[in-house]
Amino acid sequence: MKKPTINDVAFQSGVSKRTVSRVINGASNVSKATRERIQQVIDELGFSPDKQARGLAASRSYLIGLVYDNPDALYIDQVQRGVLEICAKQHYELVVHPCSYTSDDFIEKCIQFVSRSNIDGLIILPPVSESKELAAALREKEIKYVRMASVDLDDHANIVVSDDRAALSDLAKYLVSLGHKDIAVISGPKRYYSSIERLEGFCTTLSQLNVDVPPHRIVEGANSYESGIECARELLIQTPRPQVIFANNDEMAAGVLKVAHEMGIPVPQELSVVGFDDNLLASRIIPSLTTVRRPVTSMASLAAHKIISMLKGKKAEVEENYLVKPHLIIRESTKKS
Amino acid sequence: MKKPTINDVAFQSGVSKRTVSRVINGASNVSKATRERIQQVIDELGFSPDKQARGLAASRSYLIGLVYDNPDALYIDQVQRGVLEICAKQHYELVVHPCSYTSDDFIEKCIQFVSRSNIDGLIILPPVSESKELAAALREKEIKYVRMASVDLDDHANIVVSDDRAALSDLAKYLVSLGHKDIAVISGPKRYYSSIERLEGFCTTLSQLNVDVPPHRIVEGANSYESGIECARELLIQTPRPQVIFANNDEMAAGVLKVAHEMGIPVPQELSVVGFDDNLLASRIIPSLTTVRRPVTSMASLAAHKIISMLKGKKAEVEENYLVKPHLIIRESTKKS
DNA sequence: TTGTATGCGTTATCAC
DNA sequence: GTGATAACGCATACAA
Repeated sequence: MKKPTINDVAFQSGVSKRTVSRVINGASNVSKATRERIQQVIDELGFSPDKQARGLAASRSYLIGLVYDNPDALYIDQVQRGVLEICAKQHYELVVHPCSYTSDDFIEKCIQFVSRSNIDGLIILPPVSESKELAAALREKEIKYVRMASVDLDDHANIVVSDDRAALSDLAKYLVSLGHKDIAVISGPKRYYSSIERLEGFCTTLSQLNVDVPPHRIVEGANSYESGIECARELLIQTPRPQVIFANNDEMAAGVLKVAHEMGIPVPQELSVVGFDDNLLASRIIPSLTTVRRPVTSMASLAAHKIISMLKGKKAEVEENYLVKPHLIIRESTKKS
Repeated sequence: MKKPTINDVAFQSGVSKRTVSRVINGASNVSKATRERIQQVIDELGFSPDKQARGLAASRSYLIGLVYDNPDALYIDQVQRGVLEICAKQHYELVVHPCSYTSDDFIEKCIQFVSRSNIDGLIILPPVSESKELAAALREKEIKYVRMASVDLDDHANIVVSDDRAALSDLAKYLVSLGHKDIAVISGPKRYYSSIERLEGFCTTLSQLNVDVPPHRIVEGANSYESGIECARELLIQTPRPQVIFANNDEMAAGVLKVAHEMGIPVPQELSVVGFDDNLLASRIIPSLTTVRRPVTSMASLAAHKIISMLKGKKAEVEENYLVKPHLIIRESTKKS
């Protein structure tokens, strides 16, 4: 009742294990007859090659690592599902590795993680994915990786980018089409490329439409609910009040709604609010939130597809396909001026 | 510049690799002198044993699997962090495996998952953890597992239980202390033990306090936001209206708030609302939600601790410790009658 | 097209 | 206490 091995298959089909190995790995130089015979025995026995032995012999583990540092939990879940859908088909498994992006030794820790478990390749989520240093270290160690990011900051083979700039441009057009002229922004931390991309994509298009966002209408948040509250207070005590606040994520937008509620400012009647992410909150909160949704799951599938292709040496195949565009979700928190 | 192996260590320290192996695995029969010498070489070389080779030889993978079916994403994230904290210390890795609890072959898939990757042990989350069939199958295959659940339905070595019944009893006392006498419930699906536990824990204590919950005040939801909306409508058109609605999770409680808002019923002035989970929503929504919080991360750590202890053969050590108690989080959505 | 022999890095069985 | 040597299950250079 033990797990059948390649030897069992070889014995049952009356060939050498070398030939069985060829069938397992889809080598071409096996006669159709023997291939079919062996395949049948494999099916009968329910044989599947042992990952560890296989890995040891070929120095691969069939393990893909997922590196992240505390983005919104929903984001991670969507990513995992996207990645796993592809992994399952290709007989890879997913090993998760949260890390502390801000700590000094996080790069070292990631490398250790890879070498400890012989991880074949890495998928890296934002904001960790923005680290040049990590990418450089991985390259040096010849560790394959794919980054998920909001900016095109690597070879197209090694990255999946969501075009936040374009999405924010769309948002700007939408808000102007509603008649708004006085627009404020709670940006993300400026040390993140993603924050800059969104801010610039937004403001650039606005100014093309002759809407200016003066400096006092732009405050920098920390992407947390609490910082959303702080920044909202800062903006909403200004006279005149802005007509619109765009926050870099839904968490902060929720903070804006909270403050507006406290100050008795009706949303969207006197203030329109927009977030980014379309997380769980966005549709549940009252009023529900107009926001921007990235196609996270399909981005993750794409990333998995790319990394596995790289592992199989089909690099060229996936080089072109790397860009996805988020889209606007219009709900109750925005209204004509 | 290659990764050092046990042979390198053996050569450098002038002993056989068998002895090095003894040191690595903390065997007792090595003289203190040689042990220290070898340890020093290990440190110098930065040697760490290869998981694959180790696994192949000892038939262990140092991989722990996490099985779940789509609970709230935040829950999964908390679990992963709790588990990984322990895993990291013990040099285990975590492999995630979402599955479809309702599909016929999910048990088979789980078993395959374990055998494909030589997973050493499984941590199973609710609601999958409530499956007797899965547990039975794992036992038969002698696969180690720990279930996380709301009901004590296995050997204490194999389970971590949150005492939802006790927590709901506390909630009942709290609501009665506020002076409420007309209380309604949106339960979870009755096919889940957890739903039953919460419902019974709640109603039993209420009736001990002379508060009765008549059948028409109890409706069965599906734990989703949408079903929360439906059930809330059903309850809130009744005359007289209930003073309190307890929903089996925060998602459904959010649905209740939505309906109350639509119907112009002020919360908590005319209706108190309580959820369960303390998910992200609970603190962000307006009014913020009184709810029950399970110590998910520490439950997960405990589960990881238990499974690793089992793998190391220290079963007895962790048998007693299995029960944790959720506690009430009082926020804005409840008020004296 | 198929088979033989060797190695991957560890643990485990013995004997010394 | 310590050390040869054989597994573990597979992949792969090299033959045939």
